[in-house]
Amino acid sequence: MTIADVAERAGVSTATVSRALTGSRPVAAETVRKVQRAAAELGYSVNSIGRALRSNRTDTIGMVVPSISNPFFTSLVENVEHALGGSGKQLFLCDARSDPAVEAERLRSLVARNVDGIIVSPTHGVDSAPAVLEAARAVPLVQLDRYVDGTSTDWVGVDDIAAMRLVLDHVHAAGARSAAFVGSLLTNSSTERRLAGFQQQAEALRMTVRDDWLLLGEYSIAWGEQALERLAGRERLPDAIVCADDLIALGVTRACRARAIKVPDDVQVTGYDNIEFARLGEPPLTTVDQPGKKIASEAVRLLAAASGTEAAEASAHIALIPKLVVRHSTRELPDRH
Amino acid sequence: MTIADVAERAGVSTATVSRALTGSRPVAAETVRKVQRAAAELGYSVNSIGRALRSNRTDTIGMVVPSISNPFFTSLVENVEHALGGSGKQLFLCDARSDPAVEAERLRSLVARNVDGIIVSPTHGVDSAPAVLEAARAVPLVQLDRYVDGTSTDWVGVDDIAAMRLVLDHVHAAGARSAAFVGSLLTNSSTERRLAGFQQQAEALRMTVRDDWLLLGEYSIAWGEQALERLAGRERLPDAIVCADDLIALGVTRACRARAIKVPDDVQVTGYDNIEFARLGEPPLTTVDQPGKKIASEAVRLLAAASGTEAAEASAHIALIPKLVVRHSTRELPDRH
DNA sequence: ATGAAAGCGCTAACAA
DNA sequence: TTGTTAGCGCTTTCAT
Repeated sequence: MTIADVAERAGVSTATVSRALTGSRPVAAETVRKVQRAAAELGYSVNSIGRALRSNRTDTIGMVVPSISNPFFTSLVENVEHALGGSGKQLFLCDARSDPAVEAERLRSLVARNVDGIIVSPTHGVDSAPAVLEAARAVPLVQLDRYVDGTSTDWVGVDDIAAMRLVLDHVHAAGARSAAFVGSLLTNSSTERRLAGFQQQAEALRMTVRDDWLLLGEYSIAWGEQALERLAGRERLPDAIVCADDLIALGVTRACRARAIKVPDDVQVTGYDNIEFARLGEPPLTTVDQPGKKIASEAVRLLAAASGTEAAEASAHIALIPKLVVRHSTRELPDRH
Repeated sequence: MTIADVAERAGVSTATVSRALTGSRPVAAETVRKVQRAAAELGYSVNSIGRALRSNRTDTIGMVVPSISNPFFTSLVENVEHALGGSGKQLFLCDARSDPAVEAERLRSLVARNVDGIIVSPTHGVDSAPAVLEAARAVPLVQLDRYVDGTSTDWVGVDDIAAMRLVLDHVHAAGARSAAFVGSLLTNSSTERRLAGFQQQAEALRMTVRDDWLLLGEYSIAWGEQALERLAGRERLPDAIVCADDLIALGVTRACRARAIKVPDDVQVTGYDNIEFARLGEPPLTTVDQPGKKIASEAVRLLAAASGTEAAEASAHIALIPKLVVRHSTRELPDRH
């Protein structure tokens, strides 16, 4: 079932069929009708491989995320899909399994498949860099949320430093004078900048931060639970535990419950990302809301812009300002201390 | 950067380059080395569009799920990726947004892209059927978890009836003599069969099931919350609330907490799927564990089998027996009643 | 407005 | 073992 079959049935040339079906050039209305009828009768549908080979476009955007099981990334994916909307482009989604090697393979594969553009949230700040930069050389590429060191590609995300300022101001206002930070190993830009923001603002507010209150593991519930065990094993708990994402925070609050540590009375806990499950914790998490819709639409816009002009114009770094969502894992009102 | 460039540099023909790089036919070791060096020096990488057009294989499997934000499906995706493992095949993931129209478009697009096979969990038992069957006519296709009416394609999932028997036996043993069911509208096979299993076993155990205790909405936390509001508004609560998935169950237990209804003392609650967040609820959910790894590997196996033989052999329906994971949203021991 | 024909990058017959 | 060549399905000049 090829364009040639349709051409024969409609009594025209293959070129005319192509033009009639894609509307790339003017074709007589009468001819268009004939062609469409023939195509319908034959149940013809275009072979996008043939089209891609010839036109060098695939109408496909590749997207690579560190982990599809992290709800923050799935919501990012949904937002990107939505932003792509009626553009006629499809999303080719890849999971890097938090492994730069897998990620590199995925990126190479996307390039080999001639995707029209790539949206990537790199797994690792350093180890992901070579593959990301190589891919960026081949096709328009936008980094999302996270980015690799020494990059000059487009990037869209939130201002982590500003976010941490919001978080610390909030727990400080509620009486916290000491704080711990639970994040992932410093291997990606998110944690790095969140930790930097944490330390910066903690200092500005003269809050106590002990070295052994900086716990770095991974973005998971299990690590949050472990981290709390470590903190609880020490002589005293900090007034607040600031987590680098909601999964960690959910683990922390869960472990608190298991140990009968009261949140927020004994210790305040904050998350980051505002995933759907954040309000489900006990207590519901105070967290940083990332403007996922806006991030996605900006990314798609940048990609479209990059595909349009051949000349690589100045690339953009867009940092959006997040907002704090206050729930019940932090105290509402100031407290004597 | 094409195969011709490499051929020129290595001083051989394009055919030899192809053979040397893919290993499809024997090539002298010396020649292979020459070709590989030339390819490396030029930074050549295969253009998979060209390869696909010629060989009619894309080394790509398409997967369509109802909703990527449902953790059950993301874990299914992860399992499939893992099962695909070193096979050299990539997964092209699509989200149907729980909309048969979107789903149909995705399926058509996958077929147009010549994927080697499709794994789909259909959104709707009836409305998804035409598109699924059409896709199945074009390429090997396996249905996962859910299936469409009147289908004769391969299918892998769990035995929902057996699962419901486990659930009801368990809550009954703990003293429940009446039960409600909260599911989604009866538009897909999962809910349909889970409800059927529920009713069947409730009758066998002579448990009370009122008509207005059958609540059908959607697979979401929000619907679980709503459903509990409706149940709580009635004169009395059932002894047990059986939910068609964990999201719903998490919503139900959350609403219970809000209303100070004690789980499991006032009412027992069960989920289905055993998503990671199930243990995070308050209390942690008793739920049905789906053998996701096994489901995925069977699906991949069926797909490979279907691709191998041209002759469509008898298709398989594989129903795995799930197991019950008992946590704290149900009572451990029998109770006076 | 339409047709003829070239060619995108690759692989697989067929020859040598 | 290697080379020559045809052609996968499509779009796009270049003619007409």
